[in-house]
Amino acid sequence: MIRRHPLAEQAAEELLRRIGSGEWTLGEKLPGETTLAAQLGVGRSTIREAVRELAGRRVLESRQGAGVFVIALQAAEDWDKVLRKADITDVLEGRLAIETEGARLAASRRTPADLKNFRYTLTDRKRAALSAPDDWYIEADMAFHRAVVAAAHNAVLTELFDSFAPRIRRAMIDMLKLDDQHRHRHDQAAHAAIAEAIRLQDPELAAARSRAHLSAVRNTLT
Amino acid sequence: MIRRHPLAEQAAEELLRRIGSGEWTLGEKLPGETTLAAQLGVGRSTIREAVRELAGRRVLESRQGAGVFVIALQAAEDWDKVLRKADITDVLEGRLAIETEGARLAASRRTPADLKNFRYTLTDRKRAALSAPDDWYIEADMAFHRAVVAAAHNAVLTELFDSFAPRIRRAMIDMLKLDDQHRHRHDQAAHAAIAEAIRLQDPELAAARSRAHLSAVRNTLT
DNA sequence: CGCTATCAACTCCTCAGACAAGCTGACAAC
DNA sequence: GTTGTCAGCTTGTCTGAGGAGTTGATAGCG
Repeated sequence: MIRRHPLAEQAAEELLRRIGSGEWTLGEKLPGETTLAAQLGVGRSTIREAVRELAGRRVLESRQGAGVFVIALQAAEDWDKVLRKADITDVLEGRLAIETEGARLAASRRTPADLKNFRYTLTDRKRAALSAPDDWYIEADMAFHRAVVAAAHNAVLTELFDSFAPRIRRAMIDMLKLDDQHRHRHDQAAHAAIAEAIRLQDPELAAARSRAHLSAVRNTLT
Repeated sequence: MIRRHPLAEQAAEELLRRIGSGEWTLGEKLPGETTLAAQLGVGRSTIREAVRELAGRRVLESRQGAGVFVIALQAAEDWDKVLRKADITDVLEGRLAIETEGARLAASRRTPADLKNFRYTLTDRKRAALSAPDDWYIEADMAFHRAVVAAAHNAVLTELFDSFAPRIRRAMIDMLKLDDQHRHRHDQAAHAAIAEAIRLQDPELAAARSRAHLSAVRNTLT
């Protein structure tokens, strides 16, 4: 699958490259659109679209009448991209860090609503484990794990988990395809045990059980 | 500081809003440029710039000849933004999750180079704690903590730590300003203890010491 | 019937030109 | 020194034209 990039996109890359190379530093004003257009040998509207794209990526900012300014020296590393490129074991270790800490905090902070959520997602997971197709099962599994992290009532941890979710989901699908379909579906007890530890408000136990479960998942992938 | 938004920017917001409201779902094709321009009552080039901006934000993708397609239902939450908005305690708990897990992994994976890095950053930190201005001291402190995470040899954890760093750094500056200047500078021993646990290849000890130290930092902020 | 080649209609891509709107620094007037 | 004015720059927007790629319908062929 080849893909030719439009001129505007190439121009954006070129500008980004020049910014990275230090041609213009933070806060500095770029040459005018007409000048840039002449430099790169493209039309003015093409330059405008390139600038717009970098504005969308929060690298440039244009102010009418004043000019175009650099507001970041490089595109904010796209988290999605980092995760896509990363080894799945690295991602799982990241997830392990987030989730065990989440379980630990959840044990002290869980509300009745959180407990209800555990019961709900657990029964759902049980049902899916018995009969549902892979993607349903994975969805149910993830929903429970998300509920655990959500019970920590920490926006950063929740957001982190959500950003990890797509990558994890894909990895699990691959795993189930290659692997024995039913080996991983039978750890319902392990999940219930995590929820139980949180219900009992035992942080260490919750963290330990969460760690044990995720380590097991991780080890099946090595 | 008032700021009137250009039409193209407003158009981008409007498109984003419509996507969020479900008018077009994932993978779906948007109406043509001319149609959209007529709908929003703006020129074609304005629509093009709006689309370009959303392409930069990885929400839309345009393919010549085919159309413009939705590739994400919402703008990827800018990590920086999330962290800026988040409570500092939430951020510190996130850091705690990353760093204790990092210390644990580092204990099994640390190389001689990592150990050398510990020694180097530790002496640097000691020097800075005695005499350097706040920002130097903080920089030296962060350098050591980063070295610990780096020793885990996990790209995801390292990247996470780096994305947290600016927010943590700012919080520490504030903390030192408001607080007794010298209370926090004297925990050199705690830092050395973490490094020592990693050198001894004791994962549990390394994690425990890391957790203890970061919990203490966290508690000074509540 | 099934497959392939052709092609028209549609899409986005790029350019050029025109004018509007906003900012900035210089300079005159006070 | 302060203020007002303004010329010359900047980006913002629209329009019309033609280029290039995609897609689906259709005709032709085995």
